[in-house]
Order: sequence, then C-alpha cells, then structure tokens
Amino acid sequence: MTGDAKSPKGARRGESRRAQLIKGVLDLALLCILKERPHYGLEILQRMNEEAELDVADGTIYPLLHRMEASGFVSAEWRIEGDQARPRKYYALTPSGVAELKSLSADWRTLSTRMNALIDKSKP
Amino acid sequence: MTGDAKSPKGARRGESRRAQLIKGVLDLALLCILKERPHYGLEILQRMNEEAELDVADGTIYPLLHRMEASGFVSAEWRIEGDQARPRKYYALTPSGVAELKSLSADWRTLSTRMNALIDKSKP
DNA sequence: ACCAGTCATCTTGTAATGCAAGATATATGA
DNA sequence: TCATATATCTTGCATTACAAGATGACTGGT
Repeated sequence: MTGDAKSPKGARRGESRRAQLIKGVLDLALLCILKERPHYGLEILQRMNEEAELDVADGTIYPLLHRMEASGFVSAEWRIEGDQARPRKYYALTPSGVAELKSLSADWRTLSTRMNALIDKSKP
Repeated sequence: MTGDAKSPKGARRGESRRAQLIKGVLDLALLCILKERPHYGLEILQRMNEEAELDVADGTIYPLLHRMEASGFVSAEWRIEGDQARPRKYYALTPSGVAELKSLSADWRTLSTRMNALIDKSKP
C-alpha cells in the first residue's frame, strides 16, 4: 500500500545537502567569496554578477545572507571603512562557515564530475 | 522615492534559464539520459540514483517528466517490451528536446567553469 | 536650504519545484 | 486470498530565487 519500502523514513527534509547543492549554487558562491575576505552586501552582489555571472538580485542576496547568519556560517558587523561616511554591514565567514565551504565544495566537485560524465555519455 | 532609477527593465531577467539551471540540474540529467535511448520512469530514477548519485525520489521524477512533456521536449508512449506483461510508459527526446539539451549543457559548462574558478580562488 | 539621485539594506508577495507520503493499479508467488 | 514488487501518478508542504517596493542616509546641483 505504501509502495515505498526503501525510502529512509527518518531522513527528514533539510538533511540532504545534495538537494541544497542542486538548488543553491548561490550558497557555495557566497561562501567562496567570503572566504577571501569580508564583504558587504552589494559588494557580494557585484562580484557574483560580474565574476561568476550568476545574475543575482539584491532581493536574493539579503535573505540568503540572513539565512547563512542564522545557520551560523556567517557573522555580520557594521563597520566604517576608510573615508566613507556611512557604515556598511560586513559579512564574514565563521569557522563553521569555513567547514561548510569545504564540505559544499567537495559535494560540488562530485556533482560536476558526474554531470560531465553524463553529458559526455550522451554525445556521439 | 521609489528608489527605482536603476532598473533596466525590458528583457533583463525574463528568460531565467540560468535560474532553471541553478535549481534544476535534474532537467539536464534527464535530457542526457533520454538522449541515449528512451527510458521509462523508474528506469530513469534508477540511473539518476546509481549513476549520477542525484538521490531523486519518484515524487520528483514524474512531475518533472510531465513538465518536460508539456514543454515539448519529451514525448511519451505506452509500450510493451520483450517478455514483460504490463505496459510501461516510455519517454523519449523530441527534436526540440535535443536542442534544449544542447543549450542546457552549454549553460552547464559555463556555470561549472565559473564556479570552479571561484572555488580555486577561495583556496590558499 | 532644498530636492533629486545614489548607495545600501531590508521586506513582501509570488511562482517554481524538490520531496515525503499517499493513492492506484497490475502482475507474481506463497 | 493475501502480501509483495513494480510502476505511475497526486497531494501538501517547505524552500527559495526573484521582482517590486520601502526605508534611510549621504551627496551634488541649483
């Protein structure tokens, strides 16, 4: 009746990091960018658009940053840099965020390897 | 007031194929698999899980197939194969699906190149 | 001083979709 | 007959990328 005898029932949603990866390359991109140095919001946006060509909107980046902060991967701090007058909110990687980056990028490597193999296989 | 002086409206983000890609590597994987030969639903599921390690559920694959069919990329046909008794629904690529595969895999190549560059840059 | 534009952050509403769980139906074997 | 396996499909929920809007503060032109 249930027809689903093999599915691991204990695995509630949110455990599967692979699903996360498939949906959000954005998470990985963000962690990579913050690994280099702290950035503020619009700066991240610019780097994603120009460098990674991900074509992200600011309505995407701020909720993403807040999710990452709530997960403990990112910390935020208002700061005044150099000669600019207004403070900007700088986001930085936490140690736990560094670990997450390591884990996510390993997952990415696996996924991209498999996908490339699939694509090659589908060619003459 | 509206603070909306910057939006270059028009064609900007309409297509969203990139968003599609980011979210759904599944689409690409499906097209690749069907390019080789027609498959029926659970067969696709097995290949995705074993070969691509995408960890997909059947509640994912059937809606995906129906979307692809509605988009004209995939055609479906009940068929009886060899000695098995019950018919299975075989899905195959249409010419338009082949074109979509070509387009999507080009997008994939771009994305994976940029992501790998980002990841490399974030390393010591 | 005033006003328009820019920078920067944040919120809201919508649409897409992956997924667990359930429903349905048929064939096979105990 | 009943349980199991195969196979397809549906439903409800949670996530989330995005457009559009809101807010506030500084700057430059007049």
